[in-house]
Amino acid sequence: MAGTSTKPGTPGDQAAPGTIVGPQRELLDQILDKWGQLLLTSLCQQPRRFNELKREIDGITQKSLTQALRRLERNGLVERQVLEQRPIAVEYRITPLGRTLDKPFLTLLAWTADHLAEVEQHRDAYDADNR
Amino acid sequence: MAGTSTKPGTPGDQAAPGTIVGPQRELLDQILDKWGQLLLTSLCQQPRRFNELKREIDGITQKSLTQALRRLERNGLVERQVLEQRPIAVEYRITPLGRTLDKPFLTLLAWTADHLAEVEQHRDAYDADNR
DNA sequence: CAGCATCCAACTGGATACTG
DNA sequence: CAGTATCCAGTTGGATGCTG
Repeated sequence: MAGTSTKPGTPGDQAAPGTIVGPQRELLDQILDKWGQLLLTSLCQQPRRFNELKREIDGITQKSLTQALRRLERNGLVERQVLEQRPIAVEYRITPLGRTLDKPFLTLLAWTADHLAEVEQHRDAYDADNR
Repeated sequence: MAGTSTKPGTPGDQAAPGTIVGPQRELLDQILDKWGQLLLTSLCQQPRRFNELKREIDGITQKSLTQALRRLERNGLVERQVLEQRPIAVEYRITPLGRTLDKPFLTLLAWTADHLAEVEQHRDAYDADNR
């Protein structure tokens, strides 16, 4: 909604270049959340069954797991395969598209690894001032 | 908290390698959210005043803006400078640490740019099936 | 101008019970 | 096993009014 009228004479009113907005922002929200990231990383290793994931992720409820898996499946990052067995068995697998997230994830992981200590120092300093 | 005891013999029970958990996950949550990302990108261009940001970001409320700025400041990504003027003026600037987020952000932006169309096709297919 | 404080509606996510 | 459905407490975030 913002910046649709690119009115000249009002510089600095539009979004900055490199800003992630709109559909791209929404997409990131669907992928970068806690459970989505954990599930994708887990499934990158090997296919898993529903309850395997539930046990592995630790802390996730069945409701959240279902929702997260559906969202990933809808975006084409994860595939759902119903195995013909009794009782019923379902397998979730990463898709080639899902695998392309590996690089962005590793970049983020590297950033946190590189700067977490520094961030924590800033936090301590900030909290000390506002004590 | 999970996976602290890397017990052999229970394969698949720990978090997958590359998984972002704990303090690192929490840090990403503080930075990658909608307002945080928009603010950091904006401030990467030039310093801004409080109401400048409020006007530019478009959609953010004063409360959310204050909260987001405080959070970024606490993590050492943004600096708050009170200018000696009347009426009071406050300037927010990106820190060197904040600038190091440029590369991760660009990686994410590149990923969404590269794959958004494909994701949207998957969504359409998924929604068509479940109609 | 740059906030803080408060109220409240909407959404999120956990716990629980039930089904093919 | 792999879910769906429901209830409900806690959190989020917008709107509003006030201050130095």
